[in-house]
Amino acid sequence: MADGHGESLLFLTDEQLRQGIEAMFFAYRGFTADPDRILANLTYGRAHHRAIHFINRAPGTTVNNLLNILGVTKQSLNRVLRTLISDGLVQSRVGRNDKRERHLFLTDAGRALETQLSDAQRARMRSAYRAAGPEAVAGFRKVLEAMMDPEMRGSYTRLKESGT
Amino acid sequence: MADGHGESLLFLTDEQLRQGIEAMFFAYRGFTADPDRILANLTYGRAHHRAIHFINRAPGTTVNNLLNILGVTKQSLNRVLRTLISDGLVQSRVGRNDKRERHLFLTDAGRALETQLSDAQRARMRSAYRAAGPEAVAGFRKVLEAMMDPEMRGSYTRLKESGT
DNA sequence: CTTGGAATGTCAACAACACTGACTTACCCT
DNA sequence: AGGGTAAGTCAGTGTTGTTGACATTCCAAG
Repeated sequence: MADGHGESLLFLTDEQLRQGIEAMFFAYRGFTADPDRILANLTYGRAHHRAIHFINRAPGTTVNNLLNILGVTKQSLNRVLRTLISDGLVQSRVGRNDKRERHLFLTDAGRALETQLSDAQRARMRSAYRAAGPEAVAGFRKVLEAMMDPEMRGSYTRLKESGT
Repeated sequence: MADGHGESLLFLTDEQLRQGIEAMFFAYRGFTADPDRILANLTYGRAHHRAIHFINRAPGTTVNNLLNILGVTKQSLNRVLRTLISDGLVQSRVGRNDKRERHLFLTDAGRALETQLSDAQRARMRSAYRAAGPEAVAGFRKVLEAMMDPEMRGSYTRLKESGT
């Protein structure tokens, strides 16, 4: 039905898709489990982790930019940022060109927590990657990219390219 | 690219792992976006979706079994089940062998909602699978399985095998 | 120079979803 | 009869998300 060649389309059956859905569900639980354990002892939650992750990833990012990446309301992000700033993990600097904007940076303490969190998360990722092998990892990335909403794929690609 | 000792290990660099982490984050957002939109108009949330999904997947499952799969407290699950039962989407039957147990089933209305939700989710999954191709899908599944906690991998495998 | 709009921040109220802890009811099994 | 299991419930709490309303600051266009 698709392109007519003899390749089996069995991987597109409802049963295969359902298994993929369940795999995403269970895997995401594992994906967040280690950082969640660390954060549980700190009054922080997943939202704080996400903010810290992306501020570390793109230092000096504006609040608005972070808002678009995280996909939450400014009120929700602001609550998180306020605690991170008052706890001395994040620094907010008024923009030079546009003084309305606030540019966000991790402090040394913030970077220390970021390292702790991402070390834990990367350890699981590394072990999964190693167990699955490079070809599987390439396929993993390919499917995930195809699953994103287009705007999110844009944010993702921009981050990816700025990192190399 | 491949070094003298066989496979390149470049896919295990911190930068590659970080990209994988961000891919998981953005893809999971897409993964839940379509069902979330449907549920938003119905007083229901993601927790209801998960309960409906797994009751449909394993009809007659007990509350305890569902608890283990979902990894939440019974109070949290009970709140969700109570609304689903009183709204006539789920039916709870006292066990025949063990009358302490409650076996859970979807009603016709429950099945209708399940179909609506999983059609939406499968559509995105199917489009991602089709775009990525069968080999990528195999790798995707392999990495996700390796990322799960062992107990979750057990639940996942049991469900997977009961479905074929 | 005034004014409109953008970016940010703040306050208040609320809902969904998770948690802990304590307790009850019903039941199985030894 | 008693111990342990399955389920349900009540009360309290915390994180994260939402709307809506409003203030401040500032750039830029008229």
